[in-house]
Amino acid sequence: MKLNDITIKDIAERANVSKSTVSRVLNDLAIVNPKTRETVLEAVESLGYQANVFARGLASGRSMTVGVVTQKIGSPFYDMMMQGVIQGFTGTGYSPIFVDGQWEQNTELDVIRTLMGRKVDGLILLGGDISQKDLDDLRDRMPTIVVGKDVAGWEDQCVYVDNFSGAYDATNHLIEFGHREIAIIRGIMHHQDAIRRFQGYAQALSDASIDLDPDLVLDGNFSAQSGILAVNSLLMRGKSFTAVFCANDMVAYGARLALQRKGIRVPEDVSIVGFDDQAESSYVSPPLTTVRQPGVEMGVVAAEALVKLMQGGTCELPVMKALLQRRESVSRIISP
Amino acid sequence: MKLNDITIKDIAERANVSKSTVSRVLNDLAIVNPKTRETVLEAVESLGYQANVFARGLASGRSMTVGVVTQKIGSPFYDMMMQGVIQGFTGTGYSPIFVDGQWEQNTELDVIRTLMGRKVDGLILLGGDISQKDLDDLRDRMPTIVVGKDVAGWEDQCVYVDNFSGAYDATNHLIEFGHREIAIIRGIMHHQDAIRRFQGYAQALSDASIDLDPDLVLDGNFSAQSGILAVNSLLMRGKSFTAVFCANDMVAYGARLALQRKGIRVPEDVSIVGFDDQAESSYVSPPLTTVRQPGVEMGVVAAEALVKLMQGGTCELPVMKALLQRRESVSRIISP
DNA sequence: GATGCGTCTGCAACCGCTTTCAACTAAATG
DNA sequence: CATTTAGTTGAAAGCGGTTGCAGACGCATC
Repeated sequence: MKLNDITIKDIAERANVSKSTVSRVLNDLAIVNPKTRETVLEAVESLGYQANVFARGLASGRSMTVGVVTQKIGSPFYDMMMQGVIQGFTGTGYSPIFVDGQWEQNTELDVIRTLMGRKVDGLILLGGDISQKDLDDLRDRMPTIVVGKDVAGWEDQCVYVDNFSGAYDATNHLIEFGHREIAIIRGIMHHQDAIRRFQGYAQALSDASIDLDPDLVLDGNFSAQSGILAVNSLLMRGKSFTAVFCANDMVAYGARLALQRKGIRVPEDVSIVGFDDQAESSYVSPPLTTVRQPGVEMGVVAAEALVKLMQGGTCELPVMKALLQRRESVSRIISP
Repeated sequence: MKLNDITIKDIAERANVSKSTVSRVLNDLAIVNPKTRETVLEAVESLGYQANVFARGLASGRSMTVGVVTQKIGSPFYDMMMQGVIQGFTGTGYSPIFVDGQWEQNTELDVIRTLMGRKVDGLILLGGDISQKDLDDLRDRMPTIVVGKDVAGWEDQCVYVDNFSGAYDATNHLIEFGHREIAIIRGIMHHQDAIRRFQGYAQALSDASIDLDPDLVLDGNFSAQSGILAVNSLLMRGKSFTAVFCANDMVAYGARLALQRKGIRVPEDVSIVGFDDQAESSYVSPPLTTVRQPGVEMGVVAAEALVKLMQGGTCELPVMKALLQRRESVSRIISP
């Protein structure tokens, strides 16, 4: 570990060249005599030189940092994406700087402003609530990738999973196992994910000629607590159901607990499926059948795409597949 | 949302003063005529001026960013601390930039170097493995706070929880409930936390005049999988035990699952206690008795302390208490 | 009225790097 | 041998702030 009070000038002197030349070999954006180049590199090495980012940023206008707006550090799915983003940027020379939008539109705009103040070269938005207009404005201003939701007109700057088909598959799985009274605990309904998942659920029912029973549709907010509340209200209303499709895994945990508290067994009496496949879901009791979102990959893909974008290229982003993980929280209904 | 191609010069012209004056009111480090001040502020406001961090950084030497080294984004406990850190810095003018050490000493040194290259004004290390010597070096170079472990000689730059007494309390809780054959699944034993927790466990046993049975001491690595493995090996050896104290909650989940697979009920047949109290633990089955680490608070405290440190002050850091959360994974042993 | 002393402000020199532009060298061409 | 030409290089002008220093001004003091 070395401290760096060494500037480009020191290198220049040491290598007997001008600052310009040093800068050139460091950024190799012009032809430099291989021998000179060697000398400079040696000087850099032996002095342990590291360029001052401020000076570089000021002069070049590029900061080599990118802003990443997450919604809630500590939320399993967003954390996976963050991991992916970090992974995707390692070795590219860009450093991500993370800020938290706290699921709040104004906070989000604020932190983006801060980020722009820090002159980030690009932006990755993980989820988020800001309006299409603001989004469009943003895109005009700097390379931006949105992760975890699809935005109209942003086809090539968006990486998201196909929530619809994920939910469809999950619901269909329940149907195939003989379930017909399938409740759903939805997420926050102004979130796109929540809407798409609900649509997938509805479509699967409809395709199986099962009427969607509004009494089986509960609203939640992606928290375990909301899963508990939803199940309790379902139970209180005396509504009969054999399965619950949950907005995400946390909700599923809550739902399972609420059921157990009433002496209802999972999956013997009621089946449950979640969404996300967070790390714990393989180990809870019973191991949770859920839809796996490839969070880490999404992060990686987003980072790589942004790098391309920042370098003036374009990119084509795949729609990520959400895959059903069959575990043990769903059981077959024996038709009477 | 406004773009900022506006420089201090624009403000100066608009307000009919010199750049210096603008700079002065912006940093208020000299007396400026209230009226002039007002004019400048107005200009700033109406033009939506935001200082260029590079220019400022270059000129002043301060970057107003701090580096935060975490070990693994996505790991519940570290995430909590990150949240806390973000929270602690909001409104201070400093932005944290997060990097991931990946639980790897060399990676960790690398990322710290990167951070120093970015001229961070201070450093927060969440956990980490780097040697005391490197740590001491680091401290000489810049304000540093270590979170999640206690380092000799760093009493006032360390925020950590009392793992020993947390583990002691947890073990003691089991003992009070009549358990005498208490297994432990330890963490990675070159981690301080793991060591301290084991010591707490051992002490509690000893204070209750229970001999520590080496056969009941299993090694794990903080993962759910290692919990499964440990329990299986315990079972295979036919060792009798009525309780398991786990290195953390993930291990506890794994342990619970492994027991269930063998038809052993928790808590009726075997009691379990974890460590961390991650979000899911209240909702798993049975809700997990565990030791709560105040991760968020630790992050906040660390951030606040670092700010003080960077401003040339000193700080006194409290040892955080780890509190036992009694839930339902521990049952009383009816003495025969 | 000259002097002294705060108060407030502008000038200009950096901070360390990038980047244009011109210049210089040596080899290639006519 | 004069003239291109391509390959290299250095000087210098910024980039947008901060900050030491000197100067201008108003006012009390002598």
